[in-house]
Amino acid sequence: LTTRKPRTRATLRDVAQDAGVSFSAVSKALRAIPGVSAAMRARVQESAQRLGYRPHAAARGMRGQTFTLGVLISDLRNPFFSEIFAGLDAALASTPYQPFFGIGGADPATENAIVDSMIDRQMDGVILIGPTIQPPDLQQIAKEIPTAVIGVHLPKVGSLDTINNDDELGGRLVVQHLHALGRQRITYLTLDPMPQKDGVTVYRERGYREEMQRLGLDKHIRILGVTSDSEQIRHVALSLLRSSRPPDAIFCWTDYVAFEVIGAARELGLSVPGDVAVVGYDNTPFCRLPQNALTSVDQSGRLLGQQAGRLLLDRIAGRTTSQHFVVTPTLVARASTEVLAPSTDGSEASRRARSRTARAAASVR
Amino acid sequence: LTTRKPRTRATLRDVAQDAGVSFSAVSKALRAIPGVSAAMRARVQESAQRLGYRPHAAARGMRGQTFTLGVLISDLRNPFFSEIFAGLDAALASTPYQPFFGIGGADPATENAIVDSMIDRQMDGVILIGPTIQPPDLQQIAKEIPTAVIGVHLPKVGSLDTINNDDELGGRLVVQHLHALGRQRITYLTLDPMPQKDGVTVYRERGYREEMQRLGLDKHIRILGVTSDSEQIRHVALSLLRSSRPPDAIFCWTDYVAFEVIGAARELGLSVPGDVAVVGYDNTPFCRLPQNALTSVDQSGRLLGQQAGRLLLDRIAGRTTSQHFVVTPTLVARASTEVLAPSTDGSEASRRARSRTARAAASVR
DNA sequence: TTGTAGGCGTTATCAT
DNA sequence: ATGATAACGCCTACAA
Repeated sequence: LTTRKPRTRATLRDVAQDAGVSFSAVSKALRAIPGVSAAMRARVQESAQRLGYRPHAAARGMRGQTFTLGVLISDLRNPFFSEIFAGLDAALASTPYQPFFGIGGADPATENAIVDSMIDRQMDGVILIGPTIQPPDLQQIAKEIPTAVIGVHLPKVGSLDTINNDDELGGRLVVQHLHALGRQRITYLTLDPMPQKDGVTVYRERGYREEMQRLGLDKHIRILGVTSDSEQIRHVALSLLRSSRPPDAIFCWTDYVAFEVIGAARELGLSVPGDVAVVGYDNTPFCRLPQNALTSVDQSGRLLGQQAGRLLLDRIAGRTTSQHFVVTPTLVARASTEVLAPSTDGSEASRRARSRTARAAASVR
Repeated sequence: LTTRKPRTRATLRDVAQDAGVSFSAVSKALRAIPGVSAAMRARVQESAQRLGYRPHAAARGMRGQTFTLGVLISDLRNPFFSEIFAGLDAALASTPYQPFFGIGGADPATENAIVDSMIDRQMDGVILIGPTIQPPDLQQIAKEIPTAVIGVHLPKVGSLDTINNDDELGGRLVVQHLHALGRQRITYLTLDPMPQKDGVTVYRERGYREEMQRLGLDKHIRILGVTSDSEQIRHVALSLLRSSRPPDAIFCWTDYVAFEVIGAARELGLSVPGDVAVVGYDNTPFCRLPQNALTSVDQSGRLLGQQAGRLLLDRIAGRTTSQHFVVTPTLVARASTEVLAPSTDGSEASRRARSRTARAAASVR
């Protein structure tokens, strides 16, 4: 049980008086800056401790850093975010930086306003997760504040860092997996309207499209758009499944869309994967549940978050060249695409697809 | 398509120079404070606009408000939070206040540290959602910063505002519903270790316990603890369902626990609700999906969030007496407790339980 | 109605 | 190694 010590909002001057030294000495001592004796440091720290001194962030902000990072989340619905957070948290542990999260409405205007408010507050850097803000504006932001972007592919842009999984490969993996199981009429459900032309769904679509062509399934290529509204997704799924020539597999741009599709299939009395196979993306926790048993692409959100944190700190520390980090995704097969033998230990009836055990490896372009 | 205007970080002085007036006139003009001519205000605003002036938050923070609110989220897993956010967002729209979110590890030490970092940053107020921070520390926090707490029942505490649904009634509603359907061996799955003795799960448990007694089901009272780890939940659910005398209904403290229970039942080849009925809490979006069709208690997160925002703004504006807001929950019946006739319009096979149509009404104690 | 003088708590620079 | 001093940008008196 921790107990809060009643904090008195002591200032540097208070500590200085208590320790009997000048306040500028305190400033140096507390930041462990060279040019201060060990004895003084000890005395000062003792006083600071006892008085419950904490630096005044606004005052700091006037002179330099605030040790505050802003993280923009566009789509709160997507539980994938919590994995990214875990990685970010790990990257920031044992640093003085504190992340604060702004939640956007998945439209550029709102998101721009939130980023502005982060800049106004003199945050030291921002991480944008799946923003709908367009590349020109992203570059503009990067001019004003160190910026890392997750979920937009901008390998050519030099002013900011990007962190992504290889979405094109992800799309390919899904088609390969389904094709190996004998599926042909594979439909892709993408996000529409698209947040950006360099966004992840576009790359997934490209991987899907090219792999379909490579496997000679050109004529089965079919792409439908869904929003993030669950009723709308359900309606699209229902009409797709009820159409005269329904697909035998549906690849969904993210897991929660796939859950809706499974729901729609069930509503129509169709069997998954008997009548239709379903694949998601992100491998979020609910994929594991037997009622979903959703085959999904794991893009190691934890690693994405961690790298975003690291790259941002690097950049704040002075790096000016840009880095573009790409993680290799893995397909996790579950019963929504093939019926698997129950595993012996009684745990989850799923396993990593053998043929693609490539661990989430990283490459820096 | 919005385009960012290249911001030059102009200061009050820059605007003053540009407009040919003193900088204090600018300060007043921009904040629409009486004592400034309309002509000047117009001139100043024009200049400010053109120069892309934005107030420097740190400098403001040194003198007074930062117009920043801190929101502490303890359990990121719970999608219920996104509803709360929607309400908060509504309450804050058209105010100059910007919320920033800190994410805690569901332990008091981390959460205290995050709140400290909010105080350090001179935020104007904090909203704590389901904190594990204990009441004494909560009161300590409230002494330092205007505070609103969601998800902890502290009707006696005068220094902060609380916003809750009536969890005890929620527990009762569930037992009544199940009893009316002929269930008797109703087990409650609570969160363990408990975040606090005044936390929501404790109140739900009390409602459960008292209603069970009232209905003469004393001997069927059974309470088990689960953590927030999905594997652990699954194991508890499996062993409960496999026990010699399994329950005929399981009431889960929150929806995602219920989803695990449904998964466990399915894993064992049991029918829901045939062999066991399942009820959740929060009525999160995935309850609706046919593969879950989860009966759940709706506590109107949107309203909770909106009230939290309003009460906090009130308090920042000067109110010193405390308010404790309680929302009446509603039970939403779905197929996890009773088999419902498919609705005619083809939409969700569920409906509000007729007998308890009490809309989410509010009362201030 | 407008302008001027402090001061908020830091950090950085410059003397000692 | 230590201490004094000048910013940083804004807001609130108070003076013109």
